Amino acid sequence: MTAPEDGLALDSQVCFALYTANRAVVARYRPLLAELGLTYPQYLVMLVLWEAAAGDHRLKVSEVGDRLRLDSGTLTPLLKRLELRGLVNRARGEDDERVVTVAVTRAGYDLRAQACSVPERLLCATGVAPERLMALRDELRSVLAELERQAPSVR
Amino acid sequence: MTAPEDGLALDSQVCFALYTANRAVVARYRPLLAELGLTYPQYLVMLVLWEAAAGDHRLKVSEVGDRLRLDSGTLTPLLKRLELRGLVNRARGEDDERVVTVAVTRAGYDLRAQACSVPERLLCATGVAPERLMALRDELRSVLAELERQAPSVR
DNA sequence: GGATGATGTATTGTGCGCAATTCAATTGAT
DNA sequence: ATCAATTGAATTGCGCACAATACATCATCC
Repeated sequence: MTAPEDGLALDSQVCFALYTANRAVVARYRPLLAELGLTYPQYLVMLVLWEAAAGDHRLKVSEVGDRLRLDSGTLTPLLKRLELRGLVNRARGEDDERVVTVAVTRAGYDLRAQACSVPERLLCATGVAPERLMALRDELRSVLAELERQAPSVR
Repeated sequence: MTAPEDGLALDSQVCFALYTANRAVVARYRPLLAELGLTYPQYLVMLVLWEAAAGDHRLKVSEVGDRLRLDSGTLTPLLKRLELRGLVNRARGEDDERVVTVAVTRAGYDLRAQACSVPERLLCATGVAPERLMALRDELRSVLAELERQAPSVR
């Protein structure tokens, strides 16, 4: 009994659930990250740079972009803001002058200690069972992988 | 053998999977919606207004906002752009001059016919089984409901 | 009925995302 | 060695999101 155009019903759309859930989750992060003086995308960049710092790696802007699926139009100003706050330093490549590499400063690395409690605090704030969240995460990653397989790295 | 701060690993985070999957899905919509001259948030607003048009309802800006979890700071300029394109008309309430109501124009309603194919075309483009997507949608809605139960309508 | 608070939208400012373009540096071909 | 093509980041422009504020209108209380 469903009309053919029922596919346009807002509540039937996966995309809308994804869109809304994402914004709701980011909204939950916001007050926690505000304590660190970070926005959510800045937090993601710091996660990437903290991981690199563990191996004493500087990352190219493009490598950060590959990890987060973001381009220089987003990352360049974001990294400049982090640099302005003294959390990050940016430097031109020595061998190849086109490349810009990024790494956390000492202050940037120290911020990691404060950030450690964020994931757990968020988990408590959501009130959803961890195993359900992990299952959700895996399903989202699987869908993402399928999407990227179909259109290999448009970016 | 996992260190306590492993929670900061990017790939372990649900939020990152959500963030990335959402952007990937919206990216899939973009070329389809470009044929209609709509952005993704504009498309969501049109979905809401099309549903209201079926019952011949004008919606308050705040009602559109409640449905999409968006505020006037986002909706006012977005609706003005839709109005400029002749897809929507906005009018001050007659009884209450504070409220602004919105409804699709004839042209706006006609666009619905073109939009009908979008969900199905997107489904094909993803290459993920529909039942998996429906399960994902339901899980996302359940998580969203839990989030909103914990912080009832911050907005 | 005039001050007071509440309500609903609009405005301003900041920070993403992303397309498109620009520009310098590098690579490759002849 | 020179020119063309490619690469990598930066820049520009536009449209969200969202916080904070402004502003007009309505409701209430005395």
